Amino acid sequence: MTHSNQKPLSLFLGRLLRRSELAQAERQAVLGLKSQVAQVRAHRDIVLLGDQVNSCCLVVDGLAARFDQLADGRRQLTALHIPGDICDLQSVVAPVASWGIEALTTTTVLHVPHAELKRVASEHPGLALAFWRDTIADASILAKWVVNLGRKSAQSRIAHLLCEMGVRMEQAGLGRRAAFAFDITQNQLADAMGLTAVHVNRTLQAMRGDALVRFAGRTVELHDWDRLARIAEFDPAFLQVMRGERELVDA
Amino acid sequence: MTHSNQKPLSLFLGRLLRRSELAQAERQAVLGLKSQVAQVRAHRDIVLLGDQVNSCCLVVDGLAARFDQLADGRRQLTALHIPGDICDLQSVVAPVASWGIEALTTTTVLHVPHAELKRVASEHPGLALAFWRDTIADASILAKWVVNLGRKSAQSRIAHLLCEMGVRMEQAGLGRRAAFAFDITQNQLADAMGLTAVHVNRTLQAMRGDALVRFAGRTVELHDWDRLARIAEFDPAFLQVMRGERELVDA
DNA sequence: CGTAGCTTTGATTGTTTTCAACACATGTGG
DNA sequence: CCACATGTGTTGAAAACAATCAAAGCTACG
Repeated sequence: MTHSNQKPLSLFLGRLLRRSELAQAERQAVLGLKSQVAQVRAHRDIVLLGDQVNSCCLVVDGLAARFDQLADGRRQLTALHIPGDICDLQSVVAPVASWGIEALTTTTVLHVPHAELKRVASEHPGLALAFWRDTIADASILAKWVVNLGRKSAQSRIAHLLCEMGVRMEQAGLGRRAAFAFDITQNQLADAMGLTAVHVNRTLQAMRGDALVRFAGRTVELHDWDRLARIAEFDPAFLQVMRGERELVDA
Repeated sequence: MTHSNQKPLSLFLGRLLRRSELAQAERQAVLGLKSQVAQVRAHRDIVLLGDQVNSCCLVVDGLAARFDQLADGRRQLTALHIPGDICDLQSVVAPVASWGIEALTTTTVLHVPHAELKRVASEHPGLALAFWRDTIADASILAKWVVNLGRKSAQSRIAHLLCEMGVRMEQAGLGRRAAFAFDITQNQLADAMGLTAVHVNRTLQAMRGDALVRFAGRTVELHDWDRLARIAEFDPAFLQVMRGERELVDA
């Protein structure tokens, strides 16, 4: 059933507010978006590669990933999405998907129809701008991934991803950067980093032995943030969050 | 001096029209953008890494690239830009650059002030949408680069880039996909593909011996498009051009 | 408690990098 | 017009990094 889901939508609103200032009416428009909840089990595809979609996926709980796939079935993840993220906001204006979306863990998503998003964007130009900015933030991460895949060692890549996720989780209010929920298999990690699962395994072992990282249950702990950031050459600027004025919302 | 440069701007308008329908008034607004011409010699940086900019770079002639850089100076290109492209449209709403722009060949650029772009975007919501779509098209290429860097061999990567550039040049009316101007050094190619110049050299030799590619002066010739596309697993869908309805402009 | 998926291990192979050197073209100033 | 510097393309040998293949433990879940 399609109806208003204020609590999950306030997560998304929070994400928008980290990068754009929105008037009260605009905030209400976001919270009033009609949408539909769904649960997806781990390892299932939420959007199939090449699907034509008419709604966006807002992650409410869990972890999702955008991916592309080669002819032989090998996958490359192109983005990780945490609660509050819309995985495919770009599909609103470019509905021919050349990607797929996969649930990495059991994930709750909100399907928000394109029609709803188009409506609020045209009624509130400030929202159109905020959506544009949101897309740009995703693209900025994508550009950083290109650098990591193109020029960094396995260890540096993994370190960078961990730093990225730590800061994002912290910003989203979902944990501390030094310890946060990150329930990902080494296979999935390999698909994100352009490596094999075996090599990810050995690299993680080395990092663990070096007291840099520990996966504990569904959580990851970063024991030495500074050293990890140095190995990763991590500079959070690319995450494009407005400093200071992080207004939070209580819906 | 800042003034109207209709001819170069019509290149950009053409690019917008390949993905968005624009009313007459919106087209005129684009052509009327105030801007400033500049020439940059090959290998010079147009925008320094981390610069705060207040204008966008529209490529009029030549070849430019967006890049990021590691601490040791090694570069990774994250996008190639041909005439008609705006290298950093995203900077309009995210002016803190976490990237640089480099002239690969001697390049003519048009500096279009953010203020101008913001003005036309707010006066014409259709343009704001077209800008968003343009950003998304760039991001879609970026996602494809992630896949190439993460999961493909040197030869497949290079083949994919050549196919991508061929189709883009053809769409922009700047050549045929099988033969187009591409005046890039093997060093620059290496920076784009996440390889070393030495390995690019050897890979190109193999492809040349295989009658796939030939660099002749400042142009490249793709002698067997189908085979090249197969090696690259190239599917042009990610370039997100509206099929058929490619309206052209005469300014 | 059995099973499927995940992590770990070892041995081997293959791709790509690194380092060093040389050939070749291009453009510049004397 | 030549001498020279610089950047670009090319080659070879060695080393490093990551992939591949195969198999064995481990864990979580039904």
